[in-house]
Amino acid sequence: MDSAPMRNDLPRAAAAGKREQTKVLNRQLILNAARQVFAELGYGAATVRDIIRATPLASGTFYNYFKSKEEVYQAIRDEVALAIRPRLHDERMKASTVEEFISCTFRTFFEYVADDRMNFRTIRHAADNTRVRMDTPEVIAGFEELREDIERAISKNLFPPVDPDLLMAAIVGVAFEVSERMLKTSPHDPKAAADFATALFLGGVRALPEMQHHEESGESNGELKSDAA
Amino acid sequence: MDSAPMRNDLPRAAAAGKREQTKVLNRQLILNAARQVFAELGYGAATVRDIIRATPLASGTFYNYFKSKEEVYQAIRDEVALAIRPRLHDERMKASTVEEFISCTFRTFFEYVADDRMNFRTIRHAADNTRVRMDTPEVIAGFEELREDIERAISKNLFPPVDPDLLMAAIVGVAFEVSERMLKTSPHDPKAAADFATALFLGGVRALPEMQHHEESGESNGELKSDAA
Amino acid sequence: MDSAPMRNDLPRAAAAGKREQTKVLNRQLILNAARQVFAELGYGAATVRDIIRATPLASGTFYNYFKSKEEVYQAIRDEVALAIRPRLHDERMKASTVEEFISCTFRTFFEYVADDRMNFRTIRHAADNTRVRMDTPEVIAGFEELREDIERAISKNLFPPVDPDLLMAAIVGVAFEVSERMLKTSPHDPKAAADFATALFLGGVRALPEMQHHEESGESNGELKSDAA
Amino acid sequence: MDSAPMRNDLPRAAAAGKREQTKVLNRQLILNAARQVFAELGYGAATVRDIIRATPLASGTFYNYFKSKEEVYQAIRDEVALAIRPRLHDERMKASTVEEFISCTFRTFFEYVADDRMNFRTIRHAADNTRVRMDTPEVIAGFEELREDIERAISKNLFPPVDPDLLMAAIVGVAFEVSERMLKTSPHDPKAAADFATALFLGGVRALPEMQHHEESGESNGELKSDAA
DNA sequence: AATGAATGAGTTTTCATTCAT
DNA sequence: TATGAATGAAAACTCATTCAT
Repeated sequence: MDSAPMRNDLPRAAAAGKREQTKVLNRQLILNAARQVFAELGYGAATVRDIIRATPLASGTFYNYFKSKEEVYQAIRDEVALAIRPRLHDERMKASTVEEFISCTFRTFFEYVADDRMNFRTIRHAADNTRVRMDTPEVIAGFEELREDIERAISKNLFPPVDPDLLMAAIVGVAFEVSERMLKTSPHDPKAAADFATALFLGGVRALPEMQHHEESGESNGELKSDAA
Repeated sequence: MDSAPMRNDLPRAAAAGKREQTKVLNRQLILNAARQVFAELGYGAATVRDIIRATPLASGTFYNYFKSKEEVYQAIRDEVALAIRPRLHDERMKASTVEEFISCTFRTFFEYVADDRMNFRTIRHAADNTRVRMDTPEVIAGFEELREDIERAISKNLFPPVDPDLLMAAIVGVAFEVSERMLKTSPHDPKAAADFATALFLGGVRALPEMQHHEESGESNGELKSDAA
Repeated sequence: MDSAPMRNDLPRAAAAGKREQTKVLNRQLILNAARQVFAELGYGAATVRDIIRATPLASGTFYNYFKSKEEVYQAIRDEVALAIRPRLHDERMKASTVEEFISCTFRTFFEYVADDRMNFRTIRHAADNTRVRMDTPEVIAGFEELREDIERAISKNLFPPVDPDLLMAAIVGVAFEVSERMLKTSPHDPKAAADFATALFLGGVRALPEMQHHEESGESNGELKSDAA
Repeated sequence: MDSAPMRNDLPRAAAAGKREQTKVLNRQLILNAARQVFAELGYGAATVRDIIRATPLASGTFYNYFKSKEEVYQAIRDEVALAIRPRLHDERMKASTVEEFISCTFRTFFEYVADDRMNFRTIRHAADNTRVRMDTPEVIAGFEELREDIERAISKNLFPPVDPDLLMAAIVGVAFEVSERMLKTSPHDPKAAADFATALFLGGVRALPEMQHHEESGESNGELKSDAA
């Protein structure tokens, strides 16, 4: 009140005003809560109430930020895709051999997943352990980008003229499925995962690295909560 | 119950009591409706009401057959798993080389999927094109079985001593992801899919078969409904 | 902040303190917005939010001027009644014949309505074309005043000893209903309306003026908005 | 229960089954509650909750019968309009003089209103005594019908060639406004009201019947509630 | 068994009002 | 004094489940 009307247009610079800050904070509070809740209950079963409850905010506040569960979800997936897709694409464009193409794809992906587990964690139904993977439009766009990169690589004779669609599918399938295994080991070992997947794609099962001992982490549904908190 | 699913368009052969017949019929009506609804809305978002609505039956009737959405879901799962898991396991037990192990796994899987698309079709949210894959407990049990089979194969020196968990994950990832691509081509070509996946796992990308031209079928979300009906 | 919303089109005339001016302006902004909103949604369905939205002001600002929807409404009412009631009363007090009493009542009323359409415009629900007429306490007080004037006229033998309540009702009914017809013709013709109503009250249907051609104006619900803006 | 499965398709006849009966009853419970609530709070301010509360039914039950407040309201107004419009039209078609046309219109209308007060009772805001009249599409259709009947009467030389729109407006205005006065007297006297209005329209104020003594009923807002109950 | 309306707890959403900036 | 985000009470609506027929 004593700070007067405050002409905040100019001197603002990096200050951002407390209001601004709170808004950003609250938005993140909601997004994080939503990530947790989706992971715990699955997207379909999650309710806006569940998200609000996982937040210190009031119910009405949710609607100041998002119109619906769908909209929160959009926001989450956009964050993820925007972060990882350019990285993957750049790496692949630099590849001059099959080895590089394959290895950088897997390495970059697994490292991202290991860093940002929350966003990739496969959703599981607490009740029945049903596993749900949602590939949002942005993620699917990432698949398309991979396919295009494969086509480009084929035209540069980096790859033999294989079906780019099937190869993309195989890479995606392995990436997601192996990611999940990786997230179950402790500590997460993106390098081992990448080496495994890369070796498989370059030489088949007979070229795979010999068994690495890994411990099953004790992670269970119960722990998801604390993870995300 | 012993009179089986019974396509009831045909003359009632062995004449199970009409009562009996209706019971079986209604059960199947509900299960089919549930499959559709789960596919369209996802398991979490689907409601018992949705399932009933997709049925000519009254709401109360649902509860004569199943206690809840969960129970219908269990029933669906069991049908699928009971059908495919033993086949996969048997085939793999007969394998005496890596080649056989890998190829029979993919071939059997893709053939089943091509036959029984409804149950494997990846769920898509009509609204936002979100892709959802649900791995039910039974399906996950199938994954475990695969891992055990891999371990057995390793101990028989069929495989080198790789990480069975990661190999299982890779096989599963490729199987599901490639299945989906396969379901988009018309006619479905399980052999091509199996050949691709098998070659990849045996020799890596450089061993992959050369490009097969395939046509995108016109399949879209819109058709899911009629598919399943 | 002190540079204000300020309708700065015209030179600021008499230079009331800028502060002062803004206050009056904002008050009018709110009142006008409220008139619109009440007209569009009806009083009961209108919300303070609706009013604020129809304003360039912030929600909190509303409460600097009015405590509630009720209070704005009172203010609107008062404006209207303060404008028209004294005029009607004065005219009628000057009447020395039935003819004068009736004709001045209708003429004054229709002229006011034609001038200040916004406040008399019958409310219509855009959605369902429902017509809503609100007679506010002030308006009803105007009715009472009319009845008293009728009683006074009867006691002065201007009128035969009719039921003043029923006569008042008839005058009011015709005044409002014919007003509305008048507002639908373009240009508004308060004289024709007054002549019609006066003739009816003085001689019945057989004394009515012969048909006047009138054009339906293109006015529709859609235009209410722009009218009031 | 002892009546067994009861093949109710045939022997049903006039029986209608208890279920049927309950449905009709509940529908009426809701409609009556809605009439009360609209009368007490005004249409806009009334909520579905208010209607449900005025009913012995559960909240969900409301939605088995009507989708929204709007829909209940539609049902109410349809009931009214369907009841009164044909009667008015028939009477007017039989009229062979101005006198008959006017008198039957008013008489029929006032009698109906006196009989079915609930549906015509002008809505008042408990809080601020605001009067609200809603002319629904059906009611407006009744206005149009009157205008057409007037046009027909003019072409039959029953009426002089007056503006049918204005005459309709005047009749409607007087009918509604006088109705309301009538409802305030006790006992309701539709004949007096009709005589008054008819005399006014046939001969103007100088032809009006001499004052009838009438008592103001003690009706106040507070009593509306019990009235409608 | 089948039916389908009733139930009421739970979810979604809106809104008046407050209050820190 | 203006702003507009936060609040939480209340309204709107949905749904699994029961139960009379």
